[in-house]
Amino acid sequence: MDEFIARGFAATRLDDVASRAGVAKGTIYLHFKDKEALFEELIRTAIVPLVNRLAAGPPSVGGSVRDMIEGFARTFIHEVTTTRRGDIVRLIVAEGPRFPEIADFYYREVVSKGLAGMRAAISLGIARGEIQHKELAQFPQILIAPAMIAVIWQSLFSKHAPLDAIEMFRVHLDLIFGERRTT
Amino acid sequence: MDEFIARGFAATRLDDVASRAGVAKGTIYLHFKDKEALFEELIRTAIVPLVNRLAAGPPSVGGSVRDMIEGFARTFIHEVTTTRRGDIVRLIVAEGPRFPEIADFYYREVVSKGLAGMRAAISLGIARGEIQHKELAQFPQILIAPAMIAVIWQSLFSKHAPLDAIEMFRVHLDLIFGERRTT
Amino acid sequence: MDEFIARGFAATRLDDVASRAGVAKGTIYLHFKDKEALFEELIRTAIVPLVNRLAAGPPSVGGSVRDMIEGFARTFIHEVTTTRRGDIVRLIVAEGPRFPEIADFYYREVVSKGLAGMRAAISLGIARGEIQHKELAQFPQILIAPAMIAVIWQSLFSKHAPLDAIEMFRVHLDLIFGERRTT
Amino acid sequence: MDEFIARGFAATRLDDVASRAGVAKGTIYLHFKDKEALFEELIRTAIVPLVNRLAAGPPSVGGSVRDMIEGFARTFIHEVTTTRRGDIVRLIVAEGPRFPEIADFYYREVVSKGLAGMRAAISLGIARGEIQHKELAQFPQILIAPAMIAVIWQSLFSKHAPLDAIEMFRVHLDLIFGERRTT
DNA sequence: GATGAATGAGGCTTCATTCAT
DNA sequence: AATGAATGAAGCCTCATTCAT
Repeated sequence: MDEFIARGFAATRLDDVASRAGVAKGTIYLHFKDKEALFEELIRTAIVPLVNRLAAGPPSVGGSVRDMIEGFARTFIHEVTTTRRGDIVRLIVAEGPRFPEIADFYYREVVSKGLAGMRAAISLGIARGEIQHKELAQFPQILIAPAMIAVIWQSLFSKHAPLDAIEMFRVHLDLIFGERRTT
Repeated sequence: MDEFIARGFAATRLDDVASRAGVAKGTIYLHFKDKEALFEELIRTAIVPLVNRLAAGPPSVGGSVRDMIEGFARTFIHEVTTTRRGDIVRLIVAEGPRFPEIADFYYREVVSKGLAGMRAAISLGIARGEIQHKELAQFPQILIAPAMIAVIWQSLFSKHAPLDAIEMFRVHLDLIFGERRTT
Repeated sequence: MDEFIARGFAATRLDDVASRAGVAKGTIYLHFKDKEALFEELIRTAIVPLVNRLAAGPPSVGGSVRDMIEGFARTFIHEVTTTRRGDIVRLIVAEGPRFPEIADFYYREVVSKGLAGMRAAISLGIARGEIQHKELAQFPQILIAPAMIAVIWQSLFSKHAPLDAIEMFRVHLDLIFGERRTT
Repeated sequence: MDEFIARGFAATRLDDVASRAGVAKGTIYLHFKDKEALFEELIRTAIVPLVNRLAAGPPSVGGSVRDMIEGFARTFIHEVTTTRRGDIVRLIVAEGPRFPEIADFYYREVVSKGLAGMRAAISLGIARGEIQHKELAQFPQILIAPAMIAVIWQSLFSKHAPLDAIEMFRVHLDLIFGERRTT
């Protein structure tokens, strides 16, 4: 996975994958049909933790919807900036067009579930009066857009201009939930 | 450029590039040192129109700031969804880590300028009272985040769930400028 | 053996040999030094039945020489067309130049003995007046040539033009023994 | 061709083919799709001379049928023993089952034409009273069987027992045409 | 004795790069 | 300046062989 993240699919050599994995080149072929299968399975298994993150995400319905989303976003951003989860997302963006199955799988397992969760949270926020903009429910993508931008920013531009992703997301939530509260 | 967009840097063959360009393979080497130089120059020249877009962007100071931004965003989204400008952005995201120079160039020529423009527009909006959230000026990224998401969405997930980018951006502007107006 | 016949020496995989034999791949190396040794031993043991056929061939000295040869040829052709004995012969022809030891062994165990037997039978036929062409004793290969041709024909051209090997051989014997008799 | 003859298809290395041809390995792929295509085309082109031999074969209808066949056989045997035409035949026997197209092509271009020629010659011989055994017309294979055997013999057993192919064929013709004449 | 996972040498094939024309 | 045939390094993949269990 590290090799694929660092070089992309085509430029990754199985020699390097093997030696980093501490096995011989041929051993890879005992487990994966070819380089494509290896890549797809790695991405697939890398996506699972993302799913788990989401599944474990919106449990605390006790607090406000904003608390819930903010807590989730904080976890998400933390995960994405400290682990290489973010690079996996970037990798999917990069190789998706050439591996439609991966993009499909990612959509099915992560995106659609995540969006459904966001949509439910937004609806709840609207019902409780926390969110004024009713149309937001139609575009839950807006909710996580800054988090996604942050992921891409970190891997491309952080050396030019560091970005405080969590603070940015807080400001973004201010737009959505109106008055900012102490955090 | 079409070849690089469709396959990424490593998987693109100069054979295909040459035949699509209608020249012999060797001719490429009369103009570019090697494949990397070709790629970097192509991206570089592809970025120029984006810069021009930005430069031509904030002229009409006559209307409201929202009008200005909305007009700009409409042009941007139109550009990005109907031309392959969006794919170039995706390509930069994909190959950026392996071509830091490209990422640098893109940051310098597009991102920093675009952000500066956004920041100026936001400040103007705040000064005029159109924008309530003063902190938005610190994170102009939030302003274009949905447009970026739309770009990625189109190339990865549009077949699963089409996204009305312009409408999404309008909703997003509602969040920023408060009450929605007739558009 | 089936694998070697179907694919030839080089293209045969020990994986397939092992799984067809119902043992693990490593087990092969408990019995044979390497792939070559396996091949040579298999051919060697496959040749033995051919030798036995020959040994059991010319017992019935009661009848005419033609009866003897015809009986033998009938058995031979039957063997060769219904079992894969013929394919072994083809395999030897195919791999002989790269496995001179096999060709030598085959010559020693089958060809030379067979020719000697043929030569003896021909001499007997000449002595008894059944065979007119005395020079045939110098070229016993002529006697079995049609049978060999039939072997090759079956594996290469039978789908284009089926060949009645036994009938062909009978006609061949007519040439040698003169007038044809009821069969 | 020499490499394929010496080693068979599977064991032949394109490295060796290339260096013997005096080109680089990659050059092969400018002319042939892959190793199989190379092999098939080589065999195909090697078969053409055999066809030409046959076409040029039975011209002198002036003499007896035996003269015609004997002249043809002499040419054939000479070709086969002094050039590597014989090895090509052996190669077809060896690889035919794995390259059915080659076997088909060989049957179509050489075998069927050759047999037709033989059959015509035999019929002529019967009509002229030179050949007594009318049934021979049904099995023209018998006519060339010794020549084929000679081909195989030369490449496998000549070091054990040299074979005078031409003399053998003469004896064979004696069987067919009856009384032997001065040659 | 049997296993089968692991090895790594070796072969096929691709493709960026060169260069004689 | 343009060509495109030729090159050969490099990478994917196979499979004979080994060896710890």
